[in-house]
Amino acid sequence: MTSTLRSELQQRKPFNSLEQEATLSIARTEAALREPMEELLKGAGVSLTQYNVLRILRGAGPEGLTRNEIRDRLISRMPDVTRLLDRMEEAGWVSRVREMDDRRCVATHLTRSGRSLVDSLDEPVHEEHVRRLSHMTRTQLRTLIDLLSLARERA
Amino acid sequence: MTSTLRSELQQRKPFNSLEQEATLSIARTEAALREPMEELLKGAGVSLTQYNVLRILRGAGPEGLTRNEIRDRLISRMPDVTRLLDRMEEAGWVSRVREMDDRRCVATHLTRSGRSLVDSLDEPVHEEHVRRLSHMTRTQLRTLIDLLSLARERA
DNA sequence: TGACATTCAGTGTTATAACACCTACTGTTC
DNA sequence: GAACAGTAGGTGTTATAACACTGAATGTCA
Repeated sequence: MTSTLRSELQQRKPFNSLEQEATLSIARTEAALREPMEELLKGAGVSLTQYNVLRILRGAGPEGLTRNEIRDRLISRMPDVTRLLDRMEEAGWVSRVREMDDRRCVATHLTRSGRSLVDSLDEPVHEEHVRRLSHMTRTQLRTLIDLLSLARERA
Repeated sequence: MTSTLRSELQQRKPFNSLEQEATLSIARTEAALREPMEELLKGAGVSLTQYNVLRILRGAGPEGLTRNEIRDRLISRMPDVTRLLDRMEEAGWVSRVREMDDRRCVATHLTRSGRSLVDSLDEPVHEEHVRRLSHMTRTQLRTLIDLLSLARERA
């Protein structure tokens, strides 16, 4: 099986270590799953990061979340959430209100439009997930998820 | 084990499908491995993408590769390789020469400086790989790699 | 209560990525 | 060999990410 990833990357030399091969496999797989998803979301006019924010806010309830709470829930580090939210506010998907009890904080929540956008994407996104991975058995998926959880243990 | 990723992302609702959970697990793990690696490389003044280009060129031999060959070997889609190489040329790590037989093509190859940079990073990068994943057994890593290869089959 | 550190959001600026378009060169077909 | 499509690299422009910094509000503690 080592030959698969090597041939995909058109690489000559064998891998230096199993750890390196696993790291590259994860990166490669992430890109292979992310890129068609970004393509799908582009049709709805959202980036993957924006879509993740929409889902985070939907999961958070009507009171919304602060900028830093959103940042901490995002999958990868994102130093400029302020302007990400600026653009989403401009698009009409979120709105922000300054908290009254702690005036440093600003709560961001979904608008009706943002809510219906993220709802409308549930089905196509689910179908895309399934399309890419439904050839794997339940057991294989479960094992993969568990091994990835183990892999993140030190990270 | 489902609770792990949900608690990491501070998510309330359970996952809609095993496929979705696997996709999010892969994305999360990729970020968890990539970000410290980017931090390490930043110390040497290279981005992860630039480092990947350096490795690709080292693996390609002294004759070098064209822009499109480099693009196709990169892990994720990268539409603007020209200016990526511009910056690397400016940094003195690569140099470009127009082919004589097909004057449309430009061969990019490592300079002595680029070669010694990528060589000097082998050990710290290898150590970082091992640091993050050496708590997994050989069998677990092998299984993970094989399942990821299977996951990419349709992607 | 006044000084100080901390924490929150936001801003200014630069670097990089993304997208559409352009030009040079090659091979093909009539 | 002229017209054409195809392929290579590059450019102009806009959008986004990254980084350092600012300012307001809060909490703490002498």
